[in-house]
Amino acid sequence: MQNPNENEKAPELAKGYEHREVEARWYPFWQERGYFHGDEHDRTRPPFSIVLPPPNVTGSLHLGHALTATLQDVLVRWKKMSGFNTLWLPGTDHAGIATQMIVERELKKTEKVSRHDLGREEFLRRVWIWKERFGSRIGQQHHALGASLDWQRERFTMDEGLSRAVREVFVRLYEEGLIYREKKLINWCPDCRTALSDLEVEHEEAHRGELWSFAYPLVEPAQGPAGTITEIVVATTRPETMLGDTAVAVHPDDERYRDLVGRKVRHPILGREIPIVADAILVDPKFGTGAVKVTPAHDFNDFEVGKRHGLELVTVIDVDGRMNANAGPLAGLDRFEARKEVKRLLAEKGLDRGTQPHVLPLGRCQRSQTVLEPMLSDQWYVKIEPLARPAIEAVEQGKTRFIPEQWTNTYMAWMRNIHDWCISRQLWWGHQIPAWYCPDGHVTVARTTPSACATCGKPELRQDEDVLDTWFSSALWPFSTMGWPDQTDTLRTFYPTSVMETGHDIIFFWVARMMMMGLHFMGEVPFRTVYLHPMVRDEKGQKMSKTKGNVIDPLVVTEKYGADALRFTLAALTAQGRDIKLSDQRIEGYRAFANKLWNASRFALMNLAGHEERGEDVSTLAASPAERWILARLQRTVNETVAALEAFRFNDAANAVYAFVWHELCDWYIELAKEALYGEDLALKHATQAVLVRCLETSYRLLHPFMPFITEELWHVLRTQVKAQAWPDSILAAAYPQTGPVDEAAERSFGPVLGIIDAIRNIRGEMGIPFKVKLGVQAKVEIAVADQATHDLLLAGELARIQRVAGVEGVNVTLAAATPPAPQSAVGVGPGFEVRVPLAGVIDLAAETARVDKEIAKVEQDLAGIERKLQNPSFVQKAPPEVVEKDRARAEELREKRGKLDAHRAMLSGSEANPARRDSMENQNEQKPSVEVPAEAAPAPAPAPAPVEQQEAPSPVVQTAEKIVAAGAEAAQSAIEAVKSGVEAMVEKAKSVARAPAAAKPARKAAAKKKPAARKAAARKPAKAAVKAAVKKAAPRKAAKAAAKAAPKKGAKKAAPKRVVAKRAARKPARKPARKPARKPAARKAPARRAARKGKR
RNA sequence: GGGCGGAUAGCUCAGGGGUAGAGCGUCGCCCUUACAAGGCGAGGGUCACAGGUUCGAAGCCUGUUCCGCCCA
Repeated sequence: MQNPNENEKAPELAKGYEHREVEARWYPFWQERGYFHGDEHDRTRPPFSIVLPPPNVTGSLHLGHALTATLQDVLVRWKKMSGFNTLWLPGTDHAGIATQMIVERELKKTEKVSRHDLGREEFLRRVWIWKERFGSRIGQQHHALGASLDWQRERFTMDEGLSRAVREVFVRLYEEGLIYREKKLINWCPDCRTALSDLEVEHEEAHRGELWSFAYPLVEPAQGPAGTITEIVVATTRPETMLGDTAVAVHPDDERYRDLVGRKVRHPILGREIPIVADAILVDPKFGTGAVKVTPAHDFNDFEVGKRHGLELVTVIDVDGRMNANAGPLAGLDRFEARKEVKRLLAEKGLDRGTQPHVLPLGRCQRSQTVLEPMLSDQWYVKIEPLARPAIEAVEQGKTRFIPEQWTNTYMAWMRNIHDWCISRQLWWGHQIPAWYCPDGHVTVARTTPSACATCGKPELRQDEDVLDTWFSSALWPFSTMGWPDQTDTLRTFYPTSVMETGHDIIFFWVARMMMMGLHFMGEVPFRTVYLHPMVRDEKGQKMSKTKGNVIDPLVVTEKYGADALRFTLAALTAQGRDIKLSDQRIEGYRAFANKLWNASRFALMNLAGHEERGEDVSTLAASPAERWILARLQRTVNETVAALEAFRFNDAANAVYAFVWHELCDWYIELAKEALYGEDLALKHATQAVLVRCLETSYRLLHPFMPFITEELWHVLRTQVKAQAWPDSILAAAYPQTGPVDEAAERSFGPVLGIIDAIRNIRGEMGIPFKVKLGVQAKVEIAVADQATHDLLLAGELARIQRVAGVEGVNVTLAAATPPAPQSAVGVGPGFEVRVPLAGVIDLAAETARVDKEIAKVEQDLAGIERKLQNPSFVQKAPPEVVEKDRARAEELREKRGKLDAHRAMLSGSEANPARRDSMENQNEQKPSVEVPAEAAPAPAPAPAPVEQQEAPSPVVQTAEKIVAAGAEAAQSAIEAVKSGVEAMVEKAKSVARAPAAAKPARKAAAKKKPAARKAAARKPAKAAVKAAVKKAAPRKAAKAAAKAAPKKGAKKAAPKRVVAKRAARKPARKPARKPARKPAARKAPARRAARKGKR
């Protein structure tokens, strides 16, 4: 098939991403090119195979299936791109009961006939028609989801080949003595009219029923310890079963009934005599009257009692839930009507001994929710223990591992006390049991229809009418679908499968049984890894079910939001250990992500004119810091994504790419790149374009397993745009990005640039300065950086980016510890830099003071915590040296930061102390308009931050400030003119801030906190609590004192009186923080998101 | 009755000994020519409770309370 984009000359992307149009195009493209086909002859590439858990053929996929499809497709596409020979094998399950019920119901509705009216053959013909008609919907749904399934290998459990496998397995197990037929009590569904296995019973934990007591009259009165006994009272939750009672049991040690054992009671309705037996297992003498009625044919416990005491088995309920002839006068009644009738009859006879509410467990049919009936019947069983043992060992030996690991226990527990598996079902739709009976009752089990009885040779044979449990055939799925019992190349190449990915709800039904069958018939586990995904629930956390009406068709979602958005959502929510609550809101968010990616690409295309992909090594081209930085972040993202995929942490993988694309590539790099893209420096422009292309195409490849459609689309568009002939003609044929070393130096050295921008943006945001009001117009923005490298880097070009991104016009960079003080400014401080934004005339001292106080409080809190740690000798001695060193560096950084903020704060309060000065400023028009301090003019460090004592006398800082204030008066005046438009809002804000000082809010909050709790906390961790409380008050100075006062000696010491710290900071101000970045991404598990968000690197 | 899981920001949830995070929602500013499905900034946490281990606990251990699920 032709590349759908090949004809397009100059791709021009639509303004927004239109998933409908794009998603319709690519599935046929992939399929027709054979990308989905697993090659059984290819032995050069390592194989990677998954068999799709077969959905019910007549059903339609719900979101649980969508999750299955998504996760498996993520794995398969990822592995394919990583060089594996992948096979993902699709198929459907005939789903015996479910399908038969649907078709029966439909026949009843449309033709008013039952399956019995039609006869077996005709009925089955109808089911096949039904299957053909509705089976295709599942395929369509998988197409819409983008599932890269190998449709050439699609299978159906009732296919000829799979049916052959089923017969083969049945016969072999029978021959090995592992399949047998026996009359036992089974769970019977009167509605489905079939036997069920234990697993198909849903236990209703606490059904509110009632316990009804009645008296059995003794045939002959007896003497008890308390006098003559004429009756024995028993209680039951199921009165109708008394018609099948064949004993009354008491405990052998029970004094009350000792003389009664061996005697008889008379059945009040049927008249027969019933023995009284002693049974220590069944009877709890403390419960009720201590006497129990026994119905061996209708109760599992009673059945055992019957075996122990050789009791008669009387079946009174028929397959349809009605009373049979053994029920005497009640024959023909429905079991629940019979219940009422029994009570009525016994009340008439004066034997009713009352009713009381009772909570009991109740078994219901998984399929129809009907209350199940224990029923005595002939059924086929698999003797399971010999099969379970190897399946246990395989897991113990690590041949198959479960993810999440905790499922191992669940699997083991079930396997270790597993019961024989009832595999026969009284249905027509399914694999008919390959057993034939002759008139003499001999059984012949054979692969093909036998002509004569294997035992007596009689030719009149009748095949067993029952079919096999659907799970019997699906247990063979991993090898029956690959051609077994033939030894095919497909089996040789792709068995065992690599991963079994399915919901944890079918770990017993399916996973465990596949393990047993795989090991038994293939001699090898069916899969190396079992990944069990969580359940998808609605946004209220409810299980999706038809009866609740909250089932969502994936097609509806893909139509509305796009398959990519749905897939990404599901992957991003698939964390181990918790169910998924899916909401539209969430999907909308990821649709926005698709749009974001689209628009980032759109931007690139608009700025790639003339750029061609020449296969250059981008890392050598990209000498400039921003380029090196984004490439380092990209590599880190690749590493994180691949590591997460390898560990089946789908959410981590999805989030890593998401965070990179949105918060680093789009929020940061694209903005930073504009300077070069719009600029005149061709070499820089070229390098930037190359890096942009690299980032985008790598992101596409990273994302492709999650969002196949949009990435394929963009891949082609970009490929065409940059004439990248070397790129494969489908992203699915491209290589998945490879892990590699991260350029940490690039990440570190770029930190100050991001920090400076952040600082300026913060000032803007907090002071409410709109972006269109440029900063540094009258008086320049001052940036002081502490180390030469950063200084050089800024002047070499990064400064221009900062200006563009932060909206700065005039700027001045100095190599210094701090910027010159200026009271009409806001200051931002980070590791290794200080930024001063002049806001002459605009600045609101209260607002800036509040902002700085907030910042100081934060620093105080962090610093107090760290210093407390560092002052603890055992921490320094016992903690790993790296940790201690890290904390020391961090403390140093914080002290420096606080020193700078303190200095700024001190100056602000100096200005505040003389508000009149501000008014006078506006009248001093004669002054020189500039406060410019050229870089060269300030080589020496600025005056040391003011120690606290100097507040009392005019400090050097304040003196300097005063000078500058005087000098800057005119600047202030003109700045007012300049920013007039933007100011009004600021003034408003300033006023409100002035009215309600920042201190008020936290203080109120602190007051609202419950005092006892705070005190309690303080008692436990004095220093921490005190500091915390102090910070909440948002008056750092006072708070520090309060903390010192409140805390016991130890705490006070740890609270590190501000004065001392300020001095210490002043003593060594010029530490080079660039060496110790605030955040060292490598050291953190998931640094990207946080770091990106805060922009602190 | 046994087992497993969960309790972290208003909501939905990540994180699993070393500076408490995301998405959505909230608040403020902005249509800054990729994107208003957007940008910038901000606020928001006794990590259920009580003990213990540790230099250090949201995480590990013990117990308690609630909420799920599985098995009998």
